[in-house]
Amino acid sequence: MRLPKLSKLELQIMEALWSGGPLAIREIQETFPQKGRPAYTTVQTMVYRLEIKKALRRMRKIGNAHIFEPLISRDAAQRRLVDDFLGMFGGRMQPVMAQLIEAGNLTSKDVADAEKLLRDLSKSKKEP
Amino acid sequence: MRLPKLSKLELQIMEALWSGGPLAIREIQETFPQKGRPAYTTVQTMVYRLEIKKALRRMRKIGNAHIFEPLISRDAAQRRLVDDFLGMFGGRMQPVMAQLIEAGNLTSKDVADAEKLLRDLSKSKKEP
DNA sequence: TAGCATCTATTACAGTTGTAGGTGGAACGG
DNA sequence: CCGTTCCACCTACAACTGTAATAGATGCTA
Repeated sequence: MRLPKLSKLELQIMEALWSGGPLAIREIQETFPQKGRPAYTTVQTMVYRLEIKKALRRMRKIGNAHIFEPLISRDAAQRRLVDDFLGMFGGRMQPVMAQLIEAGNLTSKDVADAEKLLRDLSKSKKEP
Repeated sequence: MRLPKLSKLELQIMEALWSGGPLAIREIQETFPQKGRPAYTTVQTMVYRLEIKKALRRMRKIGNAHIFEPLISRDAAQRRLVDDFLGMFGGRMQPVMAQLIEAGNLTSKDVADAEKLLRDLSKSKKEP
């Protein structure tokens, strides 16, 4: 898999690495809120699985602890996530947007930002 | 579970019921494109599981075949889907929108529709 | 250097999802 | 009535996900 599918927990672990630089397992674990924080070995298992999926790798060692770094970018992972998500709606955007708005998840600012981004994109296509 | 989590295949089955009215298992199966159509018993298994999840129910019988109808609305199911999806992004809309747009999944029409919907919603809140 | 703390590595297990085979009974066509 | 077809039901199973325990290695501290 060039772009492995990541589960929610796996995503959270990757997020720690994306935003916190190379980390040891203990450090990753501690990025979770105390309340409901998974056990050290749970994080460990997930990290090992992410390693098998080639989503991250052991970068170096400090003491006897391995330090991990991401191998896939946040953007790539999120792209994959969005694609899968759209697949669930048969690729039709309309119900997705409607749902986002009705659920109150989408504010006018979000829409304005989207508009601007769209404009910028189409501009850069026309005038490269 | 008031709003059970539905997987992709389960969604597709519900979709058949939502858009095609009450159906028998064979009919549901035949809504899948020939290419890659799941086996009859595969659909059957999923339908039974959806029954357990109270997402659908046996409505009546024709011959010896059961006819199923949805118990949860498309809207409710999609809402749940969207919520879970946002959960993966930590609830932050911005990267989601950016991803949708950059992937070219979001057209200006989609954004325009979104705008209109937003306007309509805020209006109906102000003037109920 | 002895011991405690910390990691690594291995193993286990339950729930969900997708996939489907087998067995037996019901219905329909002649 | 009899065979063929279709369906219901049960069972199985592998991959993936979340959860964690256990055992053994290693390193730091007194």
